Amino acid sequence: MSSSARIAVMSVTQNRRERERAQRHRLILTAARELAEAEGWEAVTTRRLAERVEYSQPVLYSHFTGKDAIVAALAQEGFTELADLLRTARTTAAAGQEGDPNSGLRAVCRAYLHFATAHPALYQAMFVLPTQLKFADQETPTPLRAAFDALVEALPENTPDREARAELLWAALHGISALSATGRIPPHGGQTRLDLLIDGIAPHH
Amino acid sequence: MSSSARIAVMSVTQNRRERERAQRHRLILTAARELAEAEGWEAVTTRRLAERVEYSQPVLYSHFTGKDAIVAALAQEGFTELADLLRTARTTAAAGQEGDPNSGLRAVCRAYLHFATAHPALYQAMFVLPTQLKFADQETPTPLRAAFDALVEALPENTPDREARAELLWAALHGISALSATGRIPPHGGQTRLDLLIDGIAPHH
DNA sequence: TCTTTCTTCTAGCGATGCTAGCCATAGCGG
DNA sequence: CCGCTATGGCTAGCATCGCTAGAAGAAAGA
Repeated sequence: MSSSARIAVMSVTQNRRERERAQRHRLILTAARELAEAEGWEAVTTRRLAERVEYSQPVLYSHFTGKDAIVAALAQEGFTELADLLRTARTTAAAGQEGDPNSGLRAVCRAYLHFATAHPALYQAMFVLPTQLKFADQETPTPLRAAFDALVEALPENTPDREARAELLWAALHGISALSATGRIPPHGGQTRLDLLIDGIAPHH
Repeated sequence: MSSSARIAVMSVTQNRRERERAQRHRLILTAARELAEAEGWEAVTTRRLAERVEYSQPVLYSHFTGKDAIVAALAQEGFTELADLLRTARTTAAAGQEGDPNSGLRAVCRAYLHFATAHPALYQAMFVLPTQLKFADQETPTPLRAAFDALVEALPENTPDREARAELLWAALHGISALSATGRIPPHGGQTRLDLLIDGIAPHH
């Protein structure tokens, strides 16, 4: 009976261990993110990461199946952050100036571009690093779906081809982010590009 | 005197050697490209590449300063290929149906997207792999400049903000290519997206 | 034929992601 | 309070990576 009780209630020390484990889990993730953001992903090696969290390498593998899993987890978090940012950008913009019918769309675009330039390493983990996260249709991770939905809702509700337009919008935003992150597009003129994008994507012809 | 003659005319065997060297140069590049296209860039290691060209690894370093230089050279070639493709797409489309004012633009977009999906590894080398090619302003490699110009010329000559529009067009095309290459955008509906893009980017409001 | 020069290869270095197996410590039953 | 067990962490090592030094080879000239 005592054994079944142990299983049922989970001893208090076990409880504490689990909590510590969760803390270490977070520690690894934030360390990886900081390191990547500070010196780029090529500087994030398992050894340096282990040194940074003050444990040996194998403990990383008791939390994640491998390095890929770490960046995948970080990418997931990035998607939820982005989704939140886009949502609040839209709602706060909607509260503000009522005159511009595209103010929400513009705010969302700006928020997206700002996110990409403010956290380049995280953005890279989300969009360019090799990952085996399943996207598109079928079992899309919900955070990604949420981010996309935030983009869809930036377009007026009765927009024709609303989903396709949102996909195109996403593609354009990602293209701008990716090309300017690698210096393939001039940094100046971003405002003009954004105006053109909003003007082209908003449904009014 | 004979020594100066040697320097001046370059002995015939020296000439032959140089030719063979050039052949091997090409051999390395095409082998790398084939390997990357067949199994992805992570499969392109210096050892496998050396084995494939039937030489030892160090000969690679007598042709290129390192692995990065090989993918950079390939990327350069990719840009000239892409520029050619876009140019011919525009001119042949201009010869055809005169009714559609956007036929040239549409042909160029289609050519771009086709290039990206037909040679994913090459496209990756050009746009996503870490490279220290200098882009944007100041000493842009001419092939890249040529490709961008082809995109600019796909827009009518009197287009307002023609350059900025071309940059946005490029960003959108790249975004579509990148997101669909990693399965982040559904493969179906590409036609709708393309129509929306052309409609949005062409100057008519 | 001998020598010199240029080319190519073998072998190895440091660093990577990842793992097997030992060791210590913490928690349990008596 | 003590000894056993079992869990968690670490040391050490593997295979592979990009890259290079120095030996070995071949080809050219004397």
